[in-house]
Order: sequence, then structure tokens, then C-alpha cells
Amino acid sequence: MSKPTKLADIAALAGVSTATVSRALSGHPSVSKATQARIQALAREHDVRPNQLARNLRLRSTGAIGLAMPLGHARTQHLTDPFFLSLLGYIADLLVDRGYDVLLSRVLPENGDWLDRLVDAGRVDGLLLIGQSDQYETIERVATRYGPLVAWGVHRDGQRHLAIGSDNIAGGRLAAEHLLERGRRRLLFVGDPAPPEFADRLAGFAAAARAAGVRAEVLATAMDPDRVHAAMRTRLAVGTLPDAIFAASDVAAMSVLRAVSEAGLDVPREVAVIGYDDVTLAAHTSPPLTTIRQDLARGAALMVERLLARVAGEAAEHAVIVPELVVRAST
Amino acid sequence: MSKPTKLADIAALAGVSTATVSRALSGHPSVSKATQARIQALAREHDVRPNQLARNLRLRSTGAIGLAMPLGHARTQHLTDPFFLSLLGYIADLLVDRGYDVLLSRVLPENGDWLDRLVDAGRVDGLLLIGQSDQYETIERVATRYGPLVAWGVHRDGQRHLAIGSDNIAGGRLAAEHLLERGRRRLLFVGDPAPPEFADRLAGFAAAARAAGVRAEVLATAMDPDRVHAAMRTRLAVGTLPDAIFAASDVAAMSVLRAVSEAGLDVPREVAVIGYDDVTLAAHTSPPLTTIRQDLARGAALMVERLLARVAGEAAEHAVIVPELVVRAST
DNA sequence: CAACGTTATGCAATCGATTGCAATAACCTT
DNA sequence: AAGGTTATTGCAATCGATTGCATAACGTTG
Repeated sequence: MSKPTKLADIAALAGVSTATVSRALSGHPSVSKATQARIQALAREHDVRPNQLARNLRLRSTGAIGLAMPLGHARTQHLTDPFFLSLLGYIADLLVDRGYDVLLSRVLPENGDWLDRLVDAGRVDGLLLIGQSDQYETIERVATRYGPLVAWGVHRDGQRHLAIGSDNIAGGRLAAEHLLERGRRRLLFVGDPAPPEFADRLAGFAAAARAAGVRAEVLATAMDPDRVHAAMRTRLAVGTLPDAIFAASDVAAMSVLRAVSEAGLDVPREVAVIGYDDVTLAAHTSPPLTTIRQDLARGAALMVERLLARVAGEAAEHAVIVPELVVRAST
Repeated sequence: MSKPTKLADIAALAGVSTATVSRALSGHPSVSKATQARIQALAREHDVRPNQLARNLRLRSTGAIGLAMPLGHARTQHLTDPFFLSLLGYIADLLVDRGYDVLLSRVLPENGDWLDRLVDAGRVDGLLLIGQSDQYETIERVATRYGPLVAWGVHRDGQRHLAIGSDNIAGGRLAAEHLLERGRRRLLFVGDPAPPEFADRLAGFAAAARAAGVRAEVLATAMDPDRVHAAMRTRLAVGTLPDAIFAASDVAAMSVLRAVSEAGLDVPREVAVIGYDDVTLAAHTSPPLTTIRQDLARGAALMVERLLARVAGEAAEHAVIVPELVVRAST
């Protein structure tokens, strides 16, 4: 034998059966102290560890959780938004702490069976979706036959798949109320109003404005920085200036800040800017960005906790994170 | 049978053997057209797909690549730096495109066998390390016995593990030369000089300054935003003001920008600021950040390409990305 | 000393898919 | 009709670890 790699090799070396090696390594009590010590020493010496594939096959559990990010509308070719990446980071941390591996898939949903493939491949014990994208229907369909599935996103009445998300309507309302309180009257929403989450933010924002007798203007744009910046610059060049801007995300808000300062306007004196998410960098822009905070650590914890409950066969329901206003210097 | 889940179930339904089902699903030519169509229809109808675990065990390949981020010095509890996350995104994209799954591990190296565990668990065909952190020795040791391993980071003479990284010395030099060209004479480096990559950036920076007869001051600090900000504020409160600051990363540069503008100093008139990495947001700070660009897309492609070569048993060598100066408004 | 308990170990089945080889059926050739 | 192809399909071993049950070796007790 050239180099021992599997338990059977160690068994041969130690002159015992594979069964004993398996038991010795897992600390099974029915192996004698002496044998156990001897086998563990041999295994360590030769860098032999149980093959996880075989182990999982036998135990009918994979010890892995799938983490997928459906990129339906955001056709950006890769993972960019720090909000999602940060959520991903938190989730990965929590799962690793609980002894799970994380199987990452970025998905460009071309046909309707991407989720079936993920589910039926049998590589994971459960699946987390970071965002629903425009795949709401697909997720609903698969959720009827596959339990351990949790998504970050909105929960609608009658929804069958388990979703954790923040209350975007409340968040939009918070933003509007804060700006109104600051005496602003010419409100502008900047972002893509199509995805459900952004739609809710705008809805809450517009409703609160309406309640105060103020009209909220909408500047619809794709969400990547360059497009937001361009749209904003164009808007600032013509028509009445807004005195307050609500960006659909912090990343968008940074582009807004830049366009505003390039137009020679002072933030917040002439124009107030508020973002959404409270990503790490929001505290470090200049001026630091007022924003609506989504408690990601809590969101991630909820997703993981409910998913693992489902994995264990227990019931688990959707949950809503309450957003929070974080006032900094940009408003 | 309650619900068909495996190939044997389909075999029973179709009245054939498991072998035939396996061949039918994989499009093996020796199965008759009729049988193949019938079996594929059955499998689709019942959402049955081959169990990947069993498949991989049999084929002795996992179809997965491990992606680990050793967090040795940066004890931040989770993945935050957009540079690394962006690299992660690119890599994940490339691997998924080539049909690999990505097994993500965040590693807090507590003892020296974290890498052995990753390697010996047999869950992946190869391993990518995003950063060397302070684990250079461990990586070197494991690389002597495990080939398919590629790290992002520095390559030193005589190094045994395969690393892809940018030329940080050249990058530091670029930064210094640019600042000197702008007439700056009181240079300050801000960051943690311990990790090899930052050490190189500082070395190149200091060498170029020395060559111009200028001394570069070093403000050593941990890299998380709050610490950088605090260190910078303290520094600006006392002593001679620098007229140019080189931050070890763009994220650090953002904290620097904030501290500088809070101190009432104008960027770039009174103080020039230059970062490193050219993360997406660097173009969107105010003022937009001059920085040293590392071509991440190319770096990721190189890492994946060389790793897969190693996985296929071919030789592959280290590579160096040439950094590039990107001039924006902060200098 | 026989009967029994205890402790440590091995045997062999199992998880589910793949594949070399053998076997069968169907068809062709002369 | 016998011998020869060819097209399909099945048998059974294999990947490597786990574990219920059986068994061997030893000690204990009446």
C-alpha cells in the first residue's frame, strides 16, 4: 500500500477491522482504551480522516446547507451588493458554527427547474435563498413538496414558502416621516420600483408623504451604480430640485451623494439623502449616510434557526424584521 | 412505495434494472430509444434525480471546489471586506460556470490543522484560499502533500504553494510616485503593516519615497473601519499634518476620508488620499477615490484556471497581476 | 467446574449510483 | 435450420464508512 487514505488502510496497519477503526475514531465506548489510543495515533500520523462523502451517504445526511442567490432581474453577472454579501457572510458564519458546510450556488434562473435541481441533487440538508428575485412562482411551487427551504424576502398572504424579511413598507414610511420632520417637502425616490422589496419601500414612502399632503416624485432606474449616478445627474440638471432624496439602497445612495455633490449642492443643507440597509460603509461616506437599518445579524440568525428547525422536521413560520431609522449627517 | 426518490424506485416502476435507469438518464448509447424516453419521462414526472453523494462516491470525485477564507489576523467575526467578497463572487461565478459546486468555509484558524481537515475530509476536488492571512506556514506545510491548492496572496522565493496575487510592492511604488508627482512631500501610510500583502505595499511605498528623498511616516492600525477612523482622527489632532495619505485598502481609505473631512480639511487640496484595490464603491465616494487597481476578474480567472489544471493533474505555476493606478478626484 | 456475565472485536448488510462483463433476444446470412 | 451478429439489458462488484448482531475471550460465582 503506497499511502493510507481510508479507514480500511488504518485497519490493516493496526491489525483490526474497519469497524473498530470507525468506532475508535468516533469515540465509541465499546472500544478498549488501548486500541482507541493506538488507532487514533495511527490515523493522526498518516493524516487519515473518514471520507465525508461515504459517511454522509451511509448516514443519509449531508451536513451541508445550500445557499443560493437567484439572480433573475439583476442580471449583473456576479454578486456585488454588499447588503447581500453581508447577509451571506452572517449566514455562513452561523452555519459553520453549527457544524454545517455551506454549498454556494449563484443561480441565473434560465428555466423553471433550477430550484428542483438544487433540491433533488441530494447534496444538502436544506436550502437558503438570498432574495426571491423574480422567482416567486418557482419558489412557491417547490416549497409545496420540499420543506427545508427558507428565503430572504417578502411574505405575502397565503404564501407557502417560508420567508424572513424586513417590513419594507414600514421602512419606506420611516424614511418619509424623518424627511418630513426635517421640514423637507420636495421628496424624490430613486431606484428600481419593480422588485417586491423596493416596491414596498416606495409604497410606504409615498403613503407617508401623501398623508402629509406632499407628493413624492419617483425616479425609476436600474440599480447598478453607474446607472443610478447617470439618472441622478440628468434629473438634477432639469426641473425643480428635490430637497430630499430617498434611495432604494445604500449603494444607490452613494451614487446619489456623488451626483449631488458634483452638482455643487450641499448635503444635507440643500438636499437631504437617506438610504436603505445600513451597510457597513454607510457610516463611512462623507457625509455619513442616514439610512434605514435592517438588522442583518438578526435576519441571518432567524433564517438559520428556522431552516434548521425545518431540517429537524419541526414547524417554523415566517418572520418580519422591524426596520429602524439611523440618523447620521446626510439629513 | 410512498414516493419514488432514487433510481431503483424508477427502475421498479419501469420494470427494468437500476443499471438501465442509470444509463438511460446519462444518455448512454446502448439503451434503446424507447426505453430511454420512457425512463426519462418517469424520472421527470416524479422529480427523481441521481443522488449526487452516491454518484460522487462511486466516481471518486466530488464536483466541488472548496473556497476558504482564513481569518487569522483579521479577527472580525465575519466576511466584510468588499474586496475579498468581490473576489469570492468572481470565483464562485467561474466555478459554477464550469459545473463545479462551491463549498464555502470561513475559517478561524485556532490550531494548525484546519487546513488538513479541509483537505482530508474528501468533500472537494480542490481548494482555493482567499488570502493567506497569517497562515503562511500552515499553507506551505499542507501544500507539500496536497497539490490542488491555490491561494490568493504573495509569492515568495522558494514558496511551495501556488499563489496568485498582485505585485504589492509595485502597487505601493505607484502610489508614492503618483503622490510625489503631485508635489506632495509629507507622506503617511495608514494600515496594518503585518500581513505580507500590506507589508509589501508599505515597502514599495517607502522605497519610492526614499528614492525621492522623502520620508514616509507609518500609522499602524488594525484594519476595521472604526479603528482606522479613530487612529486617523488621533493622528490629525497632533503633529505636522501629512499632505498625502496612502491607505492600505479602499475600505480603510473611506475611513480616512471621513476623518479628514471631519477635521475640516479639504481633499485633495490640503490632503490627498489614495487607496488600494479599486473596489466598486471607490468610484462613488466623495470625492471619488484615487486608488491602485487590482484586476480581480483576471485574478479570479487565474486562480480557477490554475486550480483546475492542478485538479486535472497538470502542472501550474504562480502568477502575478500587475497593479494599475486609477486617478480620480481625491489626489 | 459449569453456567453466566462482561468486554472487546469482527462480520456483513447498508446507503445509492456506476460500469465491466455476461447473458439474452432478435435478427441476418447462407 | 444452424451459426453468427448486433442491440439491449441485467448481474454483481465497487466506492468508503457505519452499525446491529454475533462471537470470542476472559472473569466471576455457586
